[in-house]
Amino acid sequence: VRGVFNVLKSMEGEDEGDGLFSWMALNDNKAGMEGINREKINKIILEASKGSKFYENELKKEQQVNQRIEKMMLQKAQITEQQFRKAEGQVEKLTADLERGRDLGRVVVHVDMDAFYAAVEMRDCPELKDKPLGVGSWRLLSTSNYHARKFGVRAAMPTFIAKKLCPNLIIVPLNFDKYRATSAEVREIFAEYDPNFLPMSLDEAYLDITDHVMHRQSWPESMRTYYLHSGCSELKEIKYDADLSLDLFEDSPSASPSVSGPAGAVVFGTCAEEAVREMRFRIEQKTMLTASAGIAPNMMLAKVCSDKNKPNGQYRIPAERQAVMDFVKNLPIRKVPGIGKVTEKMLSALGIKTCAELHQKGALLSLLFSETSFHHFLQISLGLGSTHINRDGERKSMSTERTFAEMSSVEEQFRLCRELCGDLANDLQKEGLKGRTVTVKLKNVNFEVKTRALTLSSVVSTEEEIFAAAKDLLKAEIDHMSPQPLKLRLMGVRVSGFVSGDEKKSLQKSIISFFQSGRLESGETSQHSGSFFQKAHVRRLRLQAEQQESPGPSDQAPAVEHALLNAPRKEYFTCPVCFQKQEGMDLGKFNQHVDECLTSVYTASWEQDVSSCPAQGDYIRTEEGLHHRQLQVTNVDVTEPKIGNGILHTSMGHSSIFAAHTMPGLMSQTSEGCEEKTSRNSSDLHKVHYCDGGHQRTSSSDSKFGGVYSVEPEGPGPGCPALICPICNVQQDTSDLAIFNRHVDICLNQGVLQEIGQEVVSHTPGIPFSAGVKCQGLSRGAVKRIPSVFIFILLFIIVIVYQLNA
DNA sequence: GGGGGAAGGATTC
DNA sequence: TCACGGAATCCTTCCCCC
Repeated sequence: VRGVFNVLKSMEGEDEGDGLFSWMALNDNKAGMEGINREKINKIILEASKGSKFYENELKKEQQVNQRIEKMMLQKAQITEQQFRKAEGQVEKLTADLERGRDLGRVVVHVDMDAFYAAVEMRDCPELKDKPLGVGSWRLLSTSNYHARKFGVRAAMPTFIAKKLCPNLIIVPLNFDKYRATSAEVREIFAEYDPNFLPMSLDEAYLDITDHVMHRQSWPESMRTYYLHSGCSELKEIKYDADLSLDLFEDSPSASPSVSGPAGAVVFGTCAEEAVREMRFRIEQKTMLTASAGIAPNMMLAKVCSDKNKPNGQYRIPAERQAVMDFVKNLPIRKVPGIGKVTEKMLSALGIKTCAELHQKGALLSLLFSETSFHHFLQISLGLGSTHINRDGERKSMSTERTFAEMSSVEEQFRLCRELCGDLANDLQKEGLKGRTVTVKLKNVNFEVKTRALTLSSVVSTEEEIFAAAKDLLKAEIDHMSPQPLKLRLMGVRVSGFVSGDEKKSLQKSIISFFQSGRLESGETSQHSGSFFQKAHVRRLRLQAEQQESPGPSDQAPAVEHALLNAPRKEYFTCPVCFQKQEGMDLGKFNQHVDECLTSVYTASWEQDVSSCPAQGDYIRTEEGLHHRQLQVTNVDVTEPKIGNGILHTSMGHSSIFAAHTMPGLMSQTSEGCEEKTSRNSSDLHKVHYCDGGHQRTSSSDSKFGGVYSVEPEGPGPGCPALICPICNVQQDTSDLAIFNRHVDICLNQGVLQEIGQEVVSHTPGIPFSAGVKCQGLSRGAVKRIPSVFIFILLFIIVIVYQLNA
């Protein structure tokens, strides 16, 4: 081993203690690993690892980081005095800005269960209590208990290395059902202190107990009194202390309350620390497991604090600037969440090991790192973090991946790929997600990871859809390696680029906004929507100018913009329900019209054949196609959002409503009635016909976009099959796909209208929506079951349409 | 040349 | 035992379009 070190040392020119030794070394940044024999442990780890593919890859990764550091040092050497002075000024200014925004008013708590999986196993099998324990598989450990940690055994360690470190280690397989059940019990308690707590995993959560502590001040003692374990009579008379915690952790501090009442009654105080102590006490009473907690003015600090007195302890940073700065001063950067071994190593190369040093070298960091990274570092150095626990963060991707023994067979690889797509499709469908980007992740037997992504023109969520993209990506990699086989040890599939909640709700909100328009402030309108609308409009004008026969658009566009931006207004609205142009109406009247339209469509159409609905007109096909219909409120020849006070404002918040104005190739409407637009890439296009009050309207649409059941160059010819609406299930008396399309759209929109109706009714009791709405031939329940049947029918129609085209 | 999006890799827990 | 995960997000780079 020493020989290996020496070779590496000479190769890398680094001091002992750095280089691969530290790169591969045990990460002892974990509670329960203090005072262990690092040197001995690291030798064992290195000896067990060396020569393996994993080790080779780690070596490669470390060299890459070293190269990054070298590059950074070169950059550093080139910094001039002047640049540095300027950076110092900027850092000073930014620091002052950040200081001004410092919020010490929240009481944020981070609670972390101690060695959770291992603790659950020890609780359920007390004979394990005094033995070193690893929970996981024979390949990799998920976690270990504190006995095992003394041997250097820790989470994410390969089991064979753990066994070398601790030959007596007992391995217990994971049992997620048990952990989930226990976690649910703990979360019930969390919810009593903060109903909106943010779970990070089964064993970890952030809580904002500001309100709880405030209310707690006036609580009588009886509301702050809890009793020792009622289910265990033998514990009743035992003085509350480590006795209760089953000695899971030796020498651990306990959650001992400040006051012990008679007969096992425990009274807690009113301050934040007492509240958290009480919470931990209750967790322990309920689950027989201990938790540690950190209390601080923000999430970053709370997280660091929860580790401070682990296990079974808590730590609080008072809500004072000086207390925060004192705490942060000597805090090793590696303790900060978000700083891992790469960042640690890079900062270490600059002589930064603590948060105080992070601040001292702020100017340097601003010159060497990206703005994002630098801002992050500066915030850490000032002890700043998020004071708002964001519970509404939307998921950005979903993936599944699997590691396996070497796989070289192409057939097997495609089979696995499909399997993963199936698993992922199930997961996506559980959350009702659809995404546009499919990514395949491949790790070869040398541990080299590659990802290949494909962004589609429409959203996907089913196994077939995902696999269609994933198999192409996989095939490309197989072909790339050919004639060598692609030797894999891991494959994963990810879907991202979800249709955002905003987009999903845009239609709903935009229509609701009609009902609520009076509540919106005009100030809000101009603030949010003005620039967007103007840009969208200007862009549309540019497109129009480009298509006119007049001289080059680049020359003309500014003039056209100017002329049109300053043209007298001629306003009208297109009703999003009946699609009729409404001229000469003020907002009040227009809203009234929409109300009436909605009411009539809503009450009539669900009880009658939807094909008889009078709604006619335009609609925008979106990439989401059938899944996200969008109604259009068209504002023509108006250059500012002023007319939209109330109505347009809300729509502006959801730009997709105006997608047609901004997306070349999609239809836009003018006051003249109809126009034809062509895409830049006309080869991809099919014309889609629309009818508007008897005028034929032609627009271009990317065939891959939402035209699922309408893609046809010139409409169906004679002899085409009867068209049955997949929503209302009624045969349509037309062979014109455009008319058929419109019918289906109306049917689809009614589902949305139904929801909106309900929402609006709840806000606006006076609006007479029908309570018993239903689609002809389908019960309300059946309407909700439509999607799976619907997809099959649509696929069937697509096949027919394409065959007709062919 | 800049903005924005896509792709791929890096990083973290 | 026979040999280093899975999931998600962030960051950087590249490329296209205006």
